[in-house]
Amino acid sequence: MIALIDCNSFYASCEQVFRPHLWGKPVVVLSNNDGCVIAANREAKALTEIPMFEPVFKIKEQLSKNNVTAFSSNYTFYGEMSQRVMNILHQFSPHIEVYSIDESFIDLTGIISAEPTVYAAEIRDRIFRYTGLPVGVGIAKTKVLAKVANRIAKKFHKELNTVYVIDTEEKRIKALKWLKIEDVWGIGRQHAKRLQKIGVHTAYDFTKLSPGWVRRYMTVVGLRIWDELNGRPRLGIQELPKPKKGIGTAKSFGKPLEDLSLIEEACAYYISEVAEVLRAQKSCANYINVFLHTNRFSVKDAQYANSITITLPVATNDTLSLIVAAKKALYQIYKPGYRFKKVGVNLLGIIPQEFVQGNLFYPEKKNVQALMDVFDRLNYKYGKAKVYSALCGNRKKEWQLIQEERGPRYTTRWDELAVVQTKKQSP
DNA sequence: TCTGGGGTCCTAGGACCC
DNA sequence: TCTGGGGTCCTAGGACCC
Repeated sequence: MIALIDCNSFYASCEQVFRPHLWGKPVVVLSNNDGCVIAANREAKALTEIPMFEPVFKIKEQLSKNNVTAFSSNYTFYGEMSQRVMNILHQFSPHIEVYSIDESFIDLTGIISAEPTVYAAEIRDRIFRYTGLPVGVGIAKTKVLAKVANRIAKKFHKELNTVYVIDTEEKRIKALKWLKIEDVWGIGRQHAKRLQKIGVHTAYDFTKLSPGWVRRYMTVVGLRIWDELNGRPRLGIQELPKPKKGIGTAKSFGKPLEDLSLIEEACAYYISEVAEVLRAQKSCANYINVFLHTNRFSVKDAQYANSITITLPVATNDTLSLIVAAKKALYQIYKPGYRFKKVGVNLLGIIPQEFVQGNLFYPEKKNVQALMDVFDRLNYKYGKAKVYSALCGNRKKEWQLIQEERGPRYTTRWDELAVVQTKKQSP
């Protein structure tokens, strides 16, 4: 059996943990630049139709009318809370796949002696007791079915206490007949549309299709889902995270930019971020990709978007030479006269640093690794971007994110710890 | 005025090899 | 007149996830 543990409205729940006055109140969390709603807790969802990814400016009134508290996203904080949850899960099984920031699969084969429902409840309770975060637990024979069980656990949380186990054929059929096809994990908008056209409306209908049809129109990916829904495991627990194939970052500017020199600075800054990740996994990149585009939602602005991938003479993880390469790439795609909204960089062709092939015509730079090591240690010790290349400029305010409502980083900064208020003693 | 960011996997088709 | 057969590697694009 496999269990899927998934935190409820994770970001919103994190924001509530250290703020008792918000318990039971509607809370939403906004994307970068406070642009869209990316998480809403149960109270916020119940209040009103707040569609996920709805631009904030369209529902601003609705939010304030209903006293919904909105937070800018605070990823440092969420990442650390996630770590706590995952650590607790290790107490329940040695085989765990951390699937995303807020959910994990754990393999229960040979582990549970108790009733699965009792075990699931214990997982839920311990996580809540240690972290204050509510979770749902679904247990079934395959990962896709565990997802289904988890969905049921959350949907009928009042009756089921947020845990559900699919352990009989009857329960499986009943669950699949209930689940709409577009809600099946791995079936997105496009496939759902095509399936509905041929009369497939529930997960159950889907399991009755011929494997040949599924293979033909949905590739082997669809076929795996089909098998898993039918109770045949096809997706294993991926315990060790695979090394990343690409590392990238891209962020919208706080306001549109025309000036190449400002875009260059943002680009250089993003390179510093991804190069740090690259070094942390002891790898080097062979290619670098840079892209740039205007605001596609704007009707009045002229639109332009371009992207370029260049091959580096030698695979590297040196921030300084990566910045130089990225700037060269940027010059090739930048066009004056447009209002740009976003620049992004990707490091590709990632290989372990000990496999780097030298280049006869580009002699190795001396002491680069040592320099980067000093960068990383200083920034680790004294905080993000304490030391950086001058190419990142000093005008960050011009392009950086807007985050007006970010809460304290309760768990990672001494100066932002939660304060417990005590009554003043009268003299 | 204001619309997120970071990923994975699969396939088809082109370019190339002997 | 007749123009093969068996491969690999790479990339763009599409679909999906949180």
